[in-house]
Amino acid sequence: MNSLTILKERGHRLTVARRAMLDIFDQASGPLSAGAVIVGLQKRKLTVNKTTVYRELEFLQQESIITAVRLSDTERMYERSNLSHHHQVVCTDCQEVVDVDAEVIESALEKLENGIRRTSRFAEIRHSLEFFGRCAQCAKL
Amino acid sequence: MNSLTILKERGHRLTVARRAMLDIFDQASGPLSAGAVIVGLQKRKLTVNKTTVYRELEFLQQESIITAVRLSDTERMYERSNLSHHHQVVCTDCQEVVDVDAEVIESALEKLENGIRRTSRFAEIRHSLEFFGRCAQCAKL
DNA sequence: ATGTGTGCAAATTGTTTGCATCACG
DNA sequence: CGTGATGCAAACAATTTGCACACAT
Repeated sequence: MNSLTILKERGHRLTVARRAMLDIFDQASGPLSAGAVIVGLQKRKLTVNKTTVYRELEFLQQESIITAVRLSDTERMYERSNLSHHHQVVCTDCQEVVDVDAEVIESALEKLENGIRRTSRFAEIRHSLEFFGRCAQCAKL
Repeated sequence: MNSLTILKERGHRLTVARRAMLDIFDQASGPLSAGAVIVGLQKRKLTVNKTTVYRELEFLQQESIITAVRLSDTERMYERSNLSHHHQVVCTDCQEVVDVDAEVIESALEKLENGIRRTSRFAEIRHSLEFFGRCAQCAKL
């Protein structure tokens, strides 16, 4: 069941901006910042105020449609949350993002989280793991 | 050899603000934001402009004295980089930070980085791993 | 003395808020 | 028609920049 239907069932309106943003996230090859979403909207000849974009990002996040990822130091980025939990490498020069197959360590991380839960008494533990480096292109320069 | 001496040998000046900031990072129990550093300076009766603090943070980072850690969505945080590579849990409610003994997965991460280097041709790969949850205190509320 | 480091004010960037208006269902 | 969604302007917070001046070496 697609997120459009989900949102409708939850009693939310399917506005032009909302549909477009969902579509933009579906088409995106990687995480998007608020700015990137606005550019995407402009490409579709849609004039959507940045306030609306920020509010919609917040909304979609609360509805668990998108998830925030900590890739940039200066702006927040979001991606569709359906995709199974994964990790990425970010080029520190050109910001290119490539997915990493980190399944091997997922189980190790899970065990670690259980350990933390026991020893530190923290609850609802999640993790954030990203890799940074220089892509082949930028490493040449 | 302490960082003061290192900086001197590299031909940098040891100003009051610089000494104080190094000391503040040494005394700190965890990562500090620019704001936290300013507060620390005020406690020492030192009036240091925020511009200077930001420039000094940038400088110390370039000199590899401190390292940026991605713990907050809204501000950058830094900690001394000498401490061997480690990870932490951040309480999503009160921001409390606790270190995590993640040595068990360090080797797994290293192997993964090598894999990324081979397959994606990224170079100089580093990683950032943090855990988020609710501390015992906040979980009660 | 001289060039690195500093202060101040103002600009920038990313994000949030108040309030009036609009339009989806 | 009524409430959730939107636009606009303005506020905010963190960080950055230009330029004149100061101080460590």
